[in-house]
Amino acid sequence: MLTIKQIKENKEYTLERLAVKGVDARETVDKIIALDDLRRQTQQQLDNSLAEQNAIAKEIGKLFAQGKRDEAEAAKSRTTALKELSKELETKMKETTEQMNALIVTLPNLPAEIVPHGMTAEDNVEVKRAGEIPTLGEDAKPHWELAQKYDIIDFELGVKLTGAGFPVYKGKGAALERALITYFLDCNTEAGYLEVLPPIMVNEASGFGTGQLPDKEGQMYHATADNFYMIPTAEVPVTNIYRDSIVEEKDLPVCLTAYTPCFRREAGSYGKDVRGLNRLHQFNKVEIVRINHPDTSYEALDEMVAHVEKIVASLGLPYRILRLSGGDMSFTSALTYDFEVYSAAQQRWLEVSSVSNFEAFQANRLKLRYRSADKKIALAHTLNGSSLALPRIVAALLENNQTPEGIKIPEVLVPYTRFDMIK
RNA sequence: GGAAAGAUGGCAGAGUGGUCGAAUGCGGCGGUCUUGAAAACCGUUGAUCUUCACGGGUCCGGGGGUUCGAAUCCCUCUCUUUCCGCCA
Repeated sequence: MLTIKQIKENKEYTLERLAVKGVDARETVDKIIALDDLRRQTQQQLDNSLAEQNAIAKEIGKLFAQGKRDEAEAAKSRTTALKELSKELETKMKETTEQMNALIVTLPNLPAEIVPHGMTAEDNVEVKRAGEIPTLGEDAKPHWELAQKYDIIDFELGVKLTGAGFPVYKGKGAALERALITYFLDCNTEAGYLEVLPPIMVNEASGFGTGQLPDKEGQMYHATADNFYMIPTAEVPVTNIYRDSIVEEKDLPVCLTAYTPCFRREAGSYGKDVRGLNRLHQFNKVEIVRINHPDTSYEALDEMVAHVEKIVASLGLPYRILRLSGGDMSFTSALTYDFEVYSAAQQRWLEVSSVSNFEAFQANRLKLRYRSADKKIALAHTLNGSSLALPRIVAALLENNQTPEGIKIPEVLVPYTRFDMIK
């Protein structure tokens, strides 16, 4: 969530930036500011009232100690009115704060200066395109047919075990999946990210911390008996490691990477876009997460983009990098780059990574702060990105690398798979 | 699933109604000593809201209550640990 300070001190700038995300927030912002003024005023009154009560209570303590019972009893009666007043003010304070927060959480993060204007994917700016799109023969097959032909991914079997969108990887398909996970993790740890293996179920507090709750509640699988949620991304448990904490500036940046399965209900998405590996309820992903000093978060973002690019390129897949437009960005992001690879048989770009700087938006909700050398405490910046999401990488690999002899495994993966062809 | 104990500052751990935001130890920071370091010694060291500032308020797992006054008493919720049972 945005901070009150941010909103109040830069009101016009805030409004202008929100407009880039297609949000007209003038009315909301005015209300927020008015509520904050009221809140401060109320707190002053409440503080005064409580201070007086405290003073009287101390006085009574002394009087009792001196054995002056009568005077003590007299002093007691003075607190009655104060207590009532405090209670009223406290209620008012609580209500005002709640109303204010309810409004603040409706505001998305401010997009960075360089975020393209526009509301749809059409308005995204392609910042780079590289790699060669292979020319496949007429008989080129989409990955779901290849998966069946080589018996490496069984979608129907997944339906039997669980339901649609829970594929079973078999033989070299399973081995390829495992190889990719290990390869991605190795790339990340080599670049300085600390590997963690977190729980894949989280409690409610963690869901709130990274903002999946309350708004995206319907997108997560919920184990109601214990009130746990299946994670939609490793971002949730990994970022929550730092919930409610203060990191010393010298320990920044914090760089973490994690492999987890991810679970998404994807309620409401159907159609041909969801065939095969294109959209699943359970999939594997390796994530990178960073906590940075506010001064360096955009450098960090560039580093992360460069890092992800290196991995995508190493697989020999044609890719492009998009800078998302205001309307296409997520609620929490200030700047997002998407990576897409070209899936040659489907003849479409598939998103395989999304790398974002959340600035202090997520940190504010998480209460994730850093302490600078001069002991000042301020919100840190958080960033994360996929590095990488597996299914669409696999889809593109299968489609782009299909030959009459079989599917060729990229060279960098062979040490991990220990086979160079799926036949 | 059954039984018991517990939740206090970065950590450990005292504190059962007033002067307690909280002893003590460890850790951290600063200093003395040292060529440097260690040891020793001295000092210092929570967060948060509000105020231009002085100051004031809040926080001892969460919520509620008793009281002039609550870390301390009562109710309630959550979580953790230990033992037994079951078990990868």
